[in-house]
Amino acid sequence: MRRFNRSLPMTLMKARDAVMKEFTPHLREHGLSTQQWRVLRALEEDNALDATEIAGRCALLMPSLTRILQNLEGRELVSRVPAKDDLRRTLVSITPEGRQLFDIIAPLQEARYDLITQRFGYGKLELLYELLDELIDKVDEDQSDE
Amino acid sequence: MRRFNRSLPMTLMKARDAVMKEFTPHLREHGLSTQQWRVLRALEEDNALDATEIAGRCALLMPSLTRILQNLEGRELVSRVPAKDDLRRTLVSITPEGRQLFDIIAPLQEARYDLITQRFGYGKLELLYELLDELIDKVDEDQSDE
DNA sequence: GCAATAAATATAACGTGTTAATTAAAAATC
DNA sequence: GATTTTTAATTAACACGTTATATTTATTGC
Repeated sequence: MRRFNRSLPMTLMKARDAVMKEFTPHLREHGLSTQQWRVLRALEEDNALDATEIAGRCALLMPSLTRILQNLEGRELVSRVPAKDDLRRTLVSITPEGRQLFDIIAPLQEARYDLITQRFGYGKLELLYELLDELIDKVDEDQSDE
Repeated sequence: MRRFNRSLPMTLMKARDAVMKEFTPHLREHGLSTQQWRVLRALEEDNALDATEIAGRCALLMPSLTRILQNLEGRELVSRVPAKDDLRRTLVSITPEGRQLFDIIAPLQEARYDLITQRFGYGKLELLYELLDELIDKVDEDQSDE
């Protein structure tokens, strides 16, 4: 049996933890989870998205997103309105308060990225992205032979 | 602002999801979560570990592990006995039933790894491990300058 | 030896991950 | 145009992630 420390999922998880480690506390200071932050980022980039679109961009499942949006709406960081042309859809927007919070946190995130880029090296980071994208792509192919 | 699809944590998470995607259902068929499976794997490799050691090897926090061990003990897949020389510690062992379940699932996991290795390439997989280990290492260094 | 401190584990509380089931609106079928 | 089928979002239920707190046993310092 392959040794336990050669587990790809665990290595990926640890890498993610290491990358996030010094950033998450900044979020907590403002009462945000990493998932809530992902949603705010997505809305800051493109406002007025429906829930399904947000779930896709943020890699969240709908039940999680429902709770996250309820939470953020309660704190008036986002607002929701039913889409006029399709009442099943809800269009979500970031509020001025949400944008204000985003503007406080975003520079901290950028600083973290800069530090990681500097320590790990730009070239290696690009290579890592390439490998991960290729891994995701190849592994996600039709699995009918399994 | 960096584009949202160039988020390292999200890319790492998606890679992990892609790798696990076709394996998790096998676990679910036997009522196991991925975390419960990690614990069984660790105990199959080295039996009679204390909780702190398991938490370290499985990258789990103690509160999560407590619940997991209670669950696995209730299903008689592991057993717990206080350590004779230190009553604070609990030594956890995999039971014959646990080992039996392990033996059913382990080949499925190996098959999954083989498929990924074949699709992605052995060399690239090794390179990816190296990069991830180095990323974890460099990013975990003393962060006093941040 | 005994009080203070540290360490191992457990509990509490809240948010998220995940699968299944539900509700309401739109689209498709007839 | 009424019925069936799809789709978007929510709810339910249970396990995990995370921080803080509590409990019990070892260890340290006096």
